[in-house]
Amino acid sequence: MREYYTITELTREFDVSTRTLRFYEDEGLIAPVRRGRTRLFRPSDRHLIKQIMRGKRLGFSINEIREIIQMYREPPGEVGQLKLMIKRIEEKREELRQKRRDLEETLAELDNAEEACVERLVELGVTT
Amino acid sequence: MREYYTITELTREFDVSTRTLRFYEDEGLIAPVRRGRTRLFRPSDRHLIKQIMRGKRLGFSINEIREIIQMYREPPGEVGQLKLMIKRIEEKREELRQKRRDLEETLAELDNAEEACVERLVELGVTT
DNA sequence: TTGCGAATTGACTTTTACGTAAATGCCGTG
DNA sequence: CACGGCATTTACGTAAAAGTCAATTCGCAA
Repeated sequence: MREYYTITELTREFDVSTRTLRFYEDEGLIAPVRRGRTRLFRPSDRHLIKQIMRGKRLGFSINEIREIIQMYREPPGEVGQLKLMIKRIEEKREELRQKRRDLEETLAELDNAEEACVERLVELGVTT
Repeated sequence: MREYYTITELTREFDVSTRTLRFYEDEGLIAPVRRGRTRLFRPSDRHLIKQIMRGKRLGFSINEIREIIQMYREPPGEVGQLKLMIKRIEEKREELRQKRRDLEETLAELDNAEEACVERLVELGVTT
């Protein structure tokens, strides 16, 4: 496991701009260390970026992603906080399950659409 | 099946504003008929709105939703167009499968996070 | 030491997806 | 027919999430 990544290495790996990574830092999603003014990204930062990109693809806002990332961290020490966190996690999971239903339905409709296209091709006598 | 829905009926059903439905009309996603200046939404419009909301929950932009909705429509008559459409549909399905992977991974991480919280509660001697 | 590319900062701009406000239209009811 | 209540149009506003640009500044190779 590499110790540090430069900002441009990560922009290439995740296909984002440096501006975007700095924006995420401003937003408190990542906190790379510095050598002088230069940012050094550790594997943990890289993993965070991976999670951010996943959240983005799923349509979560920066704030929602921030919340989700906090859920991945060490559980809090106080009982009330713990119970609250468990509740939040369960809510987020329900949201994700809804997204999954949406996803399956959309995939099913696209299946039908493709089928209809293929049938139409057959009608037109095109050999696939 | 009802013949027409009013705009407010649909805003309540889908929990969106009238502004939003008019915006979707401006964007060409729906095309309710008119009685005078008043919009009348048919079941087909209602179904479209359902599809739009699904797309939104999955994080698609208006333009992407427009594309997806076009895929649900009658297949085109010309062979080249048909083949192109099939290609587009396959691309969109691949995108959805990526989202599904993202979703499963996120759900798995949330499972872990919840587990950690529950364990922590047990350590603290809290009887769930 | 100088030069050069890569990195940083800060300010301004853009796009998307609506929100909000003002002025006005339509219509059923008392 | 006046009124209340929903609808509409037009126009401007805004928050989120970056993009873009200009002005440095660093680090290191020559």
